[in-house]
Amino acid sequence: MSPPGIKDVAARAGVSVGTVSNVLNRPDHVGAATRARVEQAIAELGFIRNESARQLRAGRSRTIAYVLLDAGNPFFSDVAKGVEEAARAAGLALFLCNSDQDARREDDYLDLLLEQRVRGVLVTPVDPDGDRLAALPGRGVPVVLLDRAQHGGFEGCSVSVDDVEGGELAVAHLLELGHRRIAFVGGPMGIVQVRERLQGARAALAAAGLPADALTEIVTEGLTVGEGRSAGERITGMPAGRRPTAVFCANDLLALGLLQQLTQFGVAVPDDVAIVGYDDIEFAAAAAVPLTSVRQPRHQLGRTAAELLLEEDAAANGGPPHTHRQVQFSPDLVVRESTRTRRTRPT
Amino acid sequence: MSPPGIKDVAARAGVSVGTVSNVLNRPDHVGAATRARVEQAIAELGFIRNESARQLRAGRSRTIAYVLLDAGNPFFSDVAKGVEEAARAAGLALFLCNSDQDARREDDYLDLLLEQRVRGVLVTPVDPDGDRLAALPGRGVPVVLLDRAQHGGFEGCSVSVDDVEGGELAVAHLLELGHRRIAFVGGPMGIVQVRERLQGARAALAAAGLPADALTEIVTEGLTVGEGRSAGERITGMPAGRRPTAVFCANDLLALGLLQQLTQFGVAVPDDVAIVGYDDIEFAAAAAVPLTSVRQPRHQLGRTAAELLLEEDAAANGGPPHTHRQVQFSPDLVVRESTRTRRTRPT
DNA sequence: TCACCGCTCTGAAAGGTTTCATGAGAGGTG
DNA sequence: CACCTCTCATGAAACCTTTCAGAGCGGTGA
Repeated sequence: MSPPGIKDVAARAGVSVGTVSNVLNRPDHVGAATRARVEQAIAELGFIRNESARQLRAGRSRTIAYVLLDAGNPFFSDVAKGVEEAARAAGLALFLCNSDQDARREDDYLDLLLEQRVRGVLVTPVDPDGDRLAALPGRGVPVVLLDRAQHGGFEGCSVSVDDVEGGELAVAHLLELGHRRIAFVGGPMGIVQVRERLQGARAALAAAGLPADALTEIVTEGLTVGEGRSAGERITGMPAGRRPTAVFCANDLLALGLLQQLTQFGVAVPDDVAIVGYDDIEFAAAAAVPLTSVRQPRHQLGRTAAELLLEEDAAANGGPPHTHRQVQFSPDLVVRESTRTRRTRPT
Repeated sequence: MSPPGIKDVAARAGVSVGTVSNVLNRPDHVGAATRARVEQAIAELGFIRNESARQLRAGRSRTIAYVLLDAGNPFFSDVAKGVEEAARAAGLALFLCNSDQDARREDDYLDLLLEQRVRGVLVTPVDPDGDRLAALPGRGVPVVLLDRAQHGGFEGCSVSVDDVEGGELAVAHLLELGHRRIAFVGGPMGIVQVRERLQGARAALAAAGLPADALTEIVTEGLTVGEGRSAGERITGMPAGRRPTAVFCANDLLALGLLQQLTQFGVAVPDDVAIVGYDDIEFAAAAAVPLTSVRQPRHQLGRTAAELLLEEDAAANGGPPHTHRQVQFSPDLVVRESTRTRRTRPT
């Protein structure tokens, strides 16, 4: 009736339960003949280990979790793939939890995961300052921040990508191409990533010895294609002499919207206006004019975070000692048609 | 040291473990004063239920799973959201497993889920004919097929969307607009969905009394933007008199690629060529010319599948009886600019 | 011959929770 | 005052696995 347990296997093979357990966990401690008999019994009965019982005994599960902001966003699903890969390699199962930007759901998931006695949690928090997260390590559940630098009260590892550097990269590239009137499109400024990318853009200008007003800042209300179009309208509305010759967008969606709007108004990309996006989403390469974009090592981001988590877990169980680290990856610039032409432009 | 258990709570509150369990599970069977004392002890100790122990006792977990083909695909992540919603409503946790189109990974996940004594499994199988799936219900694990109709040896519920109807919808719309030379772009034909959408397209033609050769079939090697561009080249290469005036693409990516290629060659959309896509991905609405597309009720797909699973599970535990059902949803047509103009065209 | 060893296998304990039969006490009834 | 009922609380059993001390046994070296 109920699924066969180790006891049924033992009875069928004519051995004790301890022996069956040994066949399962330490096959080399068991005589060959006995082992064969047990294995046959397992096959015949279709025995399947009961994870709950194992966990109960062991006191912890063989599972880690990743609580992410938006499963629909390819950025996070790529990160998740990296996490999954590392978990798989370590023989652990992965709980994927979608907080959907909702702090309450995030909390609910954390509760759930605590009850599951998860080995550790990777999380891209809705609110990195919440003290909810900071409480977990105290309960023996290691936490690694993903795509967020360590922040506020939280003590632990974090893995992120340097957005300031990404902004610098983008604008330095435009400067190198000879552009001297550049616009930044992005917003709202409440988003850390947007602020930091802008900050990087300014830094690049400063490094080139240009005045701060060489950068026109166009603040949007979101990071969508629609907002990109609006930004495009603002740009096409500028008198040609003051119009920027290049635009750095905080995100590829903005860049795509901008591209569409400019094209529609007969502004040629990249000849009249060059565009750099951010994130290198799949569509960036597939756009009407393939988009130069700043790429983040998403897969590696996830992988590294999981590895840090596993290291911390191992340390808590007698492995080599672990010290918290703040890993920050550098983004890459992927150059495509949208910035391809090289011209020296008048200031 | 180790996290406090029910026993510690009992000691602190001066009651027996049974009482603590009752406070947790059947609060109304416990006197108010005692309950208060126990609740306080729980709070003070920071007690957290141990799921493994509960599961062990109960013989089954409080978890269901969804094994999907590609977490990066927005179609599946929307379906997953629907599943999650239903699971949440039922107070169950959800394991999201990404098979990545790999039968071996799918199998590994199924093994894992069996060990976890999962309540049931939703799956969009890599190979719907595999007998691996058919074996699960025999083990007491209900399975519901998602985005696949019931097939071969498998007995159970399934939830899918009618792709034939989607094809009909798309082409009927084009016919109604007066188009008489229509192309179908899609492939490879090994994919069921592609075949069925084409089948629907043919059916719509037949229903309108048009000859089968009114439909030009352009078979692609994949469902990507790049393949869409190639298809565009083929179409622009046709002599103007034989060129189709409308194209139905098996997928929005193809449609977007096609749109780009046509625009680039000076073929106006929708004035010279109308386009209908399939899936209504986010970018369909955001394209340079917003795309008419066939939308599938993804969220509802997931929700319904989860509900069927829960019903089956309830039935297995003394609830109302359950009979397997094959639910098939109808897709919608979302009309946008890419088919907006209405003109009567010469045959 | 004895002591000891290594190799296999055994059997029982432990892990945290739920469930259930049982008991204790309070309050009501005749 | 005896009896009954009802409400609350108790404590032990059960869920399935892993672990560990130790037993049996054949072999080895002194």
